[in-house]
Amino acid sequence: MSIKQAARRCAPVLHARLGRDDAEALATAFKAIADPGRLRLLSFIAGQPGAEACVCNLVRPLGLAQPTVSHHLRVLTEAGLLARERRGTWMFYRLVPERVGALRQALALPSEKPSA
Amino acid sequence: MSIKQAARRCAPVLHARLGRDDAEALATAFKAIADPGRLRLLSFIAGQPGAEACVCNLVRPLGLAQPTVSHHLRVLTEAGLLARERRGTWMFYRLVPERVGALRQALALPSEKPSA
DNA sequence: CCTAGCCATCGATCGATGTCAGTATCTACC
DNA sequence: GGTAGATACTGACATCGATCGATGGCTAGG
Repeated sequence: MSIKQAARRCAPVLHARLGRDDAEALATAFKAIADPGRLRLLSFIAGQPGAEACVCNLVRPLGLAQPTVSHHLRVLTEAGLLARERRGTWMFYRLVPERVGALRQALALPSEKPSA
Repeated sequence: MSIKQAARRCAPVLHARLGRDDAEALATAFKAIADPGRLRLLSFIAGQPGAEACVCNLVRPLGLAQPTVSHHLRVLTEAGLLARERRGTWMFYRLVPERVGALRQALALPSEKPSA
């Protein structure tokens, strides 16, 4: 299953017995954020004005090679957590809060109601 | 870094720039739930009365070999998401809602307040 | 078009991890 | 203590994935 397909399946884990397909989809989505580099990317981008940043401002603070950063950005984008937009020479990545919220909601306990 | 150490670092990802150590700790915690088998284990256990179940009732519905299930239960336990307790011949695993909530809170956006 | 700068892709490497068969350990019961 | 059942551990295998150097493609400006 592709990451894009996976990101759409975000039924809460703890409300009903997870089927194989739903579990695989959710696992794919969580795998996207289960990496130190990608978590730092999300964190750095979220901290920028407008929750967006261009690649040139991410490589240095992450301390990873440019191809590695590009790879991580791709994974996050395919998971729906980031959105790409080209502006001239630069490529900007923007946080997609709805997708973050969906992942967050997947961890809600049965007693918890959805929250913004 | 061990999974046990990792589970204690759960600062929100999107509120401040994540340092290397915090990022690694959080990634370790998310890795624990970034697996279809482990997500289904959490789901199945959460659906049982008292949010607990013995291994003998988990192997069959998961469709994985008993050593594999045991391995996944170990990973989840070391991540603090499950607690073990022996009752006679059987080993019971219980969901730890606080830890689930901590992971969930790590995905809170800057505008979101902590919720139960 | 030619250059310079930014970013993505490719290919290779290597450690991490999911899986299982086999086996060991532990508990209860007789 | 010997047996039976439940669970954990070991070792091996195959696959996945993070990383990087090299390279290719794209854009802006001259």
